[in-house]
Amino acid sequence: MTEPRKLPNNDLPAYQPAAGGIGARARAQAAPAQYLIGLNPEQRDAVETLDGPVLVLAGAGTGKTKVLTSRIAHILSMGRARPAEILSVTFTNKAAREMKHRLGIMLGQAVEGMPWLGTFHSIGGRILRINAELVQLTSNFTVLDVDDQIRLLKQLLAAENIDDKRWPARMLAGLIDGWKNRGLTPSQVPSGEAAVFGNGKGGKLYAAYQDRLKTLNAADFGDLLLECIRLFREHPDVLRGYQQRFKFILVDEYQDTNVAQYLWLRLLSQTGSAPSTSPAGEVLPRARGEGTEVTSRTPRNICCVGDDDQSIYGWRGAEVDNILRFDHDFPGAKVIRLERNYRSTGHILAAASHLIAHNESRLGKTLRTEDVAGEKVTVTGSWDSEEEARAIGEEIEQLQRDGNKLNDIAILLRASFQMREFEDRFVTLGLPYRVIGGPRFYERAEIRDALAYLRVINSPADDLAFERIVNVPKRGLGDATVQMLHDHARRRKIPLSEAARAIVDTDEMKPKARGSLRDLMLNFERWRSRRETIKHTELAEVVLDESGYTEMWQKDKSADAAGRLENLKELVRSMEEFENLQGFLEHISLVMDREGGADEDAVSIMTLHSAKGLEFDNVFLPGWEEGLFPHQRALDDQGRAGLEEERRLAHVGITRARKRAKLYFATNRRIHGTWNTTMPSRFLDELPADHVEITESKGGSGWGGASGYGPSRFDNVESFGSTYSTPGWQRAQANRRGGSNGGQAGGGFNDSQSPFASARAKPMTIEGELIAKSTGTESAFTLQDRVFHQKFGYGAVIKIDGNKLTIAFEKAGEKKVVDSFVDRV
DNA sequence: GGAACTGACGTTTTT
DNA sequence: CGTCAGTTCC
Repeated sequence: MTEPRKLPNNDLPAYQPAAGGIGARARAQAAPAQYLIGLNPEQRDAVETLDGPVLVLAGAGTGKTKVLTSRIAHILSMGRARPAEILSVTFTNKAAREMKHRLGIMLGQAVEGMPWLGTFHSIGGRILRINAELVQLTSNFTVLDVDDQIRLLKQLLAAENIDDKRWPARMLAGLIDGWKNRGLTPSQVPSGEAAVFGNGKGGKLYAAYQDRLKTLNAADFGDLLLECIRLFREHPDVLRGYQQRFKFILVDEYQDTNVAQYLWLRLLSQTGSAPSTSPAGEVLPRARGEGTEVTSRTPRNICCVGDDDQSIYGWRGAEVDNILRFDHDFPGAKVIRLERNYRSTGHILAAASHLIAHNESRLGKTLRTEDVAGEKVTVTGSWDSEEEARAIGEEIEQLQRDGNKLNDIAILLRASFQMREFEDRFVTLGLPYRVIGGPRFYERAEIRDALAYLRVINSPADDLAFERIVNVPKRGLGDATVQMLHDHARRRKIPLSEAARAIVDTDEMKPKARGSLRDLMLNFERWRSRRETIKHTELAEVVLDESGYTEMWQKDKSADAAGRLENLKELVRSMEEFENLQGFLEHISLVMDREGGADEDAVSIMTLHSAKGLEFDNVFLPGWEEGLFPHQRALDDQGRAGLEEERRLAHVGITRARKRAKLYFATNRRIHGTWNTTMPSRFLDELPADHVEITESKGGSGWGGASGYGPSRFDNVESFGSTYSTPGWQRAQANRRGGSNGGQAGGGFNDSQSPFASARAKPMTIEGELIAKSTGTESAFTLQDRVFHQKFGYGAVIKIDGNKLTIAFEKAGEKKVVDSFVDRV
């Protein structure tokens, strides 16, 4: 590690920006620009050190975002780069928005010209769209959400005859996600790991999944980075273009980057010749691999900002190591520590610091504040979670009476199931609240249905979308029909909608189903053609109307139907801000989170994870119990590392508070509907007594008098190892058993022979080409061939029109069928 | 082909 | 306790 800058450990030699900043101005060599005024020396150093790699270790509340935005302002005003030459990545959409907002204030209007400010995923997606053809996609590719992903995997499992019960699709999804987070393509997954799923078929399924994605012209979240990396590695010229474009790279929340993100950044931040990828077969160096090849090249002007004490996404593949190892990856890196906290009062900061000091693997920072000591952190015990909610409700009402805004109050939870209790309570109290990060707007069924229609219009190869709406609203196209489409589509290797178009012209289906399928396909054609002539919002309305989708909900008498119609309107409204359908669809899956009723004064309820980066005057932290916080599963799966991450999460929670941090634990909590007795969290024991006040629950009617439970309880919790028998929370660990796998069971899908899977036939690229292929291919039949059909029996081919055959059947008479449904005999 | 019922199973955090 | 998948019945 680079030697930390020597700083007096006590208070700063007060850099006083106040008093008009005149003094500061005089001290600087040149008149400092507006954006430099008000920065402390370390912050200013971080802003002004433009050349070479910089790591800013920014503790909670030390002005991280301020540094990032000021740095961008500085780069621009020094004329070192144009807005489009700065790559600035954040972790969440919220953070990206915040930066745009603050930049806007700092610079005036000019922010719109920062095209490369966004999340890892949105920028990765953007790069992929530009270069889609190089990774076997087209620029209108679909980004699949988790739901689509699972459905697709289920289909693959079924095709391999793998029991979905024993090997759940979501488990495979988790594995694949993990591999992608680590930057591993199917051929790079260690065979031992690939074998743990489905009796050794895990790797094969991953490869098949990637193949299917290409056919569907789709990418999942992981692909937005992984495919980008592949693009860079396979096309050095493209990479070089981006390397030259991005004169400056800024990274927010660097402690939460995973291996894929790290590789992505590393590729972009190198100068010099093409990356030293050895040709085919090379395995990406693992993040902590020895002798990384970076050292030989000059790193660019990259500035990463992060806080190892706030790394809370390890479960999702984040590597704290990335930040711990920064100066090894980027030789000559300058490390700047921001340790002055501008957010919290003394007691709060002391409590948080003391707690996090229990972690062993950290770089170590000492946060200081010049703020008043303020109120002590409180710890309150309750009998059960209901009383906990009651107590918090009352305290909030009290705060409100004292003149606090509800907007300045937040409840931060470990797990989202804790929300219900508070919602229930607040509803009865009539206390306005707002749930942040709950179920997303676009995850609602009606929204996804509507989107599916638009997706099919935009990308006809999107089978998942097609399947979703082919019978919504009900139009008599049930499982049998879908199965038939699938059969045909697979045999011809064409999308479902294409198969549908072909089958409609034949006698394969019953007249009724055939009619409605034909109508549907005609509708799609019409919508697609109108796309050029009418506005995309109007198109959406037309589609919802003509498809009968709106009508379906209008007829629905259930209570939430009205809300769903409202949501659909909202969806159309939200399309306004996008230029066209394509632009809208690109963003919907990545950016759209519901910002419910923004301006109202309301208490915020959210998980600790989604609270990162936010701050509130008053923060309530319920549920500090063993098993919940720290979460049992983090302990079971990750051991000490898991515990430390939980502790960081606790640290994040406390440091969200400006004036008041209030912790709670309940002795009894309902988990699945059954009550469990719990022990207070060990984290409570780790708080410094001097800064904490232990109170009793004032939670209403007669509870918590001169009690036996509550405060004294958590004083003598034995720490590590002695947790009780740990009931519940049992792990579903299915992969223990599994007999001999009888060799490679050959399946319908192609396994990739070459390590770099693209040796197989390139999938069709654009719609036109695709259609041409399916209809232009010579039929495998010739006139007079004797054939057999499942439904119509034996017959002879009497006419051939592409893949459509007219056959004289012995029993059924003359019929039109698609060739894939008959076998030559 | 579709609706309604039943049983089983699993529930941390998110781009 | 909730969703989901599978079954049964129309």
